[in-house]
Amino acid sequence: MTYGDVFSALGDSTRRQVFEAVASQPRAVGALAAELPVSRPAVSQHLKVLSDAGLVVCRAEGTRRIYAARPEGLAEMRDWLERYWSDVLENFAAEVNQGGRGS
Amino acid sequence: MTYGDVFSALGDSTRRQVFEAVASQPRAVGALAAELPVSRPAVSQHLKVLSDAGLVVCRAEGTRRIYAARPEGLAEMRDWLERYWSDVLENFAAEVNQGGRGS
DNA sequence: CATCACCGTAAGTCATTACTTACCGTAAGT
DNA sequence: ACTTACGGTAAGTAATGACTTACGGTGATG
Repeated sequence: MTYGDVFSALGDSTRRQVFEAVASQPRAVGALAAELPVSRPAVSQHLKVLSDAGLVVCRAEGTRRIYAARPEGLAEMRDWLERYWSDVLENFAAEVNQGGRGS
Repeated sequence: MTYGDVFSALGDSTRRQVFEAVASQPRAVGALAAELPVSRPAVSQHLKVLSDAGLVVCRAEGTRRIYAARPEGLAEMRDWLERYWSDVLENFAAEVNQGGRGS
């Protein structure tokens, strides 16, 4: 539920693919597994992590479970981003004036 | 340099702490290690990952290396966020109307 | 009631990786 | 030149976690 959980959840590549698929269009677990290079249980486990992080919700439709992305999850990340964005901008401007370089 | 690298880099808790410290104020490696619960080499390794992801840059000052956060890194994440934000919003609104629930 | 489709969970395995200590190079100070 | 401060890299270890197969449970269909 914290932004740490959100970052941790989206840190994994496969899990981010699961979220992206669900975000662009709500889908059932089986449909997700068919589009991804991992097994269906793996997708289920990823969805659990995403759910614990508050990034997705699910709705039962017969035996199928339709997962959808949850705005509040992304909002946590957006808040974090705004928290540091201005600081980074001004500090970076100051660094450039002192000869900062990549790596 | 891709958004995948950015998410992967910020997915680790300790590494995110390193970035947050550097983002709020540029610092030397030793100073970072003093504030964090890990050794100095660990901080160096985290900084390398952050650097490869385009999230930080460094500047030499004597034998010390001052690291600063790089706006373009965060920008990649912000772009990704904007990419999915609207989709998630409208899909979620539709889900709520069909009885979507958490987990 | 039997069968089928769909999915979550358990258990176990294997790869990733975060961390440590040890070492080496470089720049400044005496 | 010697010493000290600072930090990157190598090597090894331990723990995290992503994935698989196997199983059980629930809802729809005949």
